[in-house]
Amino acid sequence: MKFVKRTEKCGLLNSSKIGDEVILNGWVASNRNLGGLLFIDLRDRWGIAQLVIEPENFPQLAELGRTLRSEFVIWAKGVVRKRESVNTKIPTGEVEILLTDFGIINQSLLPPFEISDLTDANEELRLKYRYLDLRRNELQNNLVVRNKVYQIVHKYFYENDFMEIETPLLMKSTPEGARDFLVPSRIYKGRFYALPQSPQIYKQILMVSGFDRYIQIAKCFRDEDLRSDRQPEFTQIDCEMSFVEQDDIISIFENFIKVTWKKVLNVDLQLPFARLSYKEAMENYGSDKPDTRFDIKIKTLNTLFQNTDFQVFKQTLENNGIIAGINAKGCGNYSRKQIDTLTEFAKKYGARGLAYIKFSEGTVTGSIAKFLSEQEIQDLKTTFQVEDNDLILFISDKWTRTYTVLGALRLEIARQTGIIEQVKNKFNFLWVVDFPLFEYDETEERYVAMHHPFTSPKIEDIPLLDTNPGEVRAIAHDIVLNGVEIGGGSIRIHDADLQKKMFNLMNISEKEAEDKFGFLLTSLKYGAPPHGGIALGLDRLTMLLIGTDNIRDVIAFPKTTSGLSLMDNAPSFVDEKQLNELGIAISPNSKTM
RNA sequence: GGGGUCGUAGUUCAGCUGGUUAGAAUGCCUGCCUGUCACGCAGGAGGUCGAGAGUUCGAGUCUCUUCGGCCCCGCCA
Repeated sequence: MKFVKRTEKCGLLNSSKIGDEVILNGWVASNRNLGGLLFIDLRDRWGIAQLVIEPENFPQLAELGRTLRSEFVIWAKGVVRKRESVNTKIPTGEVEILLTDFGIINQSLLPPFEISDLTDANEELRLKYRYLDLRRNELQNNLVVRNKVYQIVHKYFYENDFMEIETPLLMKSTPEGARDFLVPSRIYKGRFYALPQSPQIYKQILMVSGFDRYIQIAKCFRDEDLRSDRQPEFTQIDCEMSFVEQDDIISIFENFIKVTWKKVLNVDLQLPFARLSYKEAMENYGSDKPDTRFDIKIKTLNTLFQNTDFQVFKQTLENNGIIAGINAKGCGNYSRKQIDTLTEFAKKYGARGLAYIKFSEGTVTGSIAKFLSEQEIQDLKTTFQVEDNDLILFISDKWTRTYTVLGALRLEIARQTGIIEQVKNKFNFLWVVDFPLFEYDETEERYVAMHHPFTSPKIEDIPLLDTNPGEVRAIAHDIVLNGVEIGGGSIRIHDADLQKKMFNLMNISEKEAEDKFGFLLTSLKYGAPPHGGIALGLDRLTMLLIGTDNIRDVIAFPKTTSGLSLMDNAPSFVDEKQLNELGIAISPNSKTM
């Protein structure tokens, strides 16, 4: 299959080439045979060019042209000329190539779906034939944006004196955090490497080594269940800096985001981004990654209901819980069925029930209307700035659950009322800071690190470590865009004794800490500088830049939500011989089909 | 681990309370056509109804099991 090498790219042809003889290479996107005239759309990475065959003058070309089918690969030689009828829909629409010669380089089977912008083939099929799906404009563009982000990262951080350093993919398995992917060692049977959940420990050690400013576009692996925005392997823009405070990290990354948004979208962002404490974020938006593009806010109502006769609320107050609510504006006409659906929605997030009142044509109705005093109703009207046809939703439960459920309801109401659609072009960046250092794990009955075990407590909270660990705040920072967490980091502990104390508080024994993290603890004793960093999710960043909510749209070869690769059928069984070499036997009952 | 939803020509879908030969659009194939660009016109081919079992005189339709896609809860420092 000989081919004649191109002199031009299809998508870059324009009227400046008129009169030139050119050679193109590409895929047949479509062909239109008008009998006395044949048109062929030829596609490459840069776009589409129209080829013309005139059977009257080139009968043998026409004969070959009639055998062309979609996705055949061809070379085509001809002269660029102005079209008789211009196509304004494509960049090359002013010109066409009158063919003087061409050849078929490779044929193609009939593709299982049409390679076009309009394709509506389902994702399962598109994932199986990923190489065909990737020929489509949309996915090509997504990877173009992703590539732009790579280039901006390399340039921006290089110019700011960061060093790119690769860290191992085969590392030691560590407890805490996500489940590791394990890689068996052949040489040391029974031992395993782990794929990194992130290069966290290595980058801290690089700080001890004196590299001062590290950046890496790093692959990370977490063996947990997937979602539309989560893949088992994903990419982080991973950073660590020495001799810095939180504000230094924040400012470097705010500016990185600003540069990226300017270069990719030509959007000017205002710096600095807003900052919310974890407490503010939870109590106002019911989330540690609040979507602040719209105004619905949660109101805490413990004071308002301090003298309530409503037993459910009364009990919540007695149990030191929280009563809070949101105003679903304009939803006062919701039917019983719609409210039931909202209740079911709330229950998914752990709510035991959903109380509500409706304000409609001057009357107050709803599940708890009859339990409320006139004064309470007046106060609610003021608190929520109630207008006619508003719906107030109440949750009363423990602090976290109350706010989390209302946070979910807040987003659901915004979706149902079309508010999300209205604000979809806004970019509301913000930082969430002052996270709790620990959260209490009910099942394990111990404190676990909210961020990770190397996060430094706020200096002024260190005394609380001994008295009330749950109250200690971390020097941690998450960056959030439109309700999506796009990155997070912290100032790390650079003192071996404090680090030991942290493990201690998390009920990790001295022996285990030494066994699992000893190398880090030891390194901290050899002159560790104060350091901290952050990692941004490159996949999610790209998703937000192109406006998709499907992470598979920004990854060339993604897995399904059940962790399968439909193109190559990974994971797969392996030969008995391979297992023997590794000293691994599969237990009889654990084998899946 | 749990919940929801979907699976029918190559593709996207329709198929009612179970009832003749499972339809449409598009794609594909053949022929005609000199300015198309979602070309047009005429004709044609194309189905293990995801798989397995069951109920029934009869199953695309009902039941159970199972496989797979998507979405969500748990999980994901």
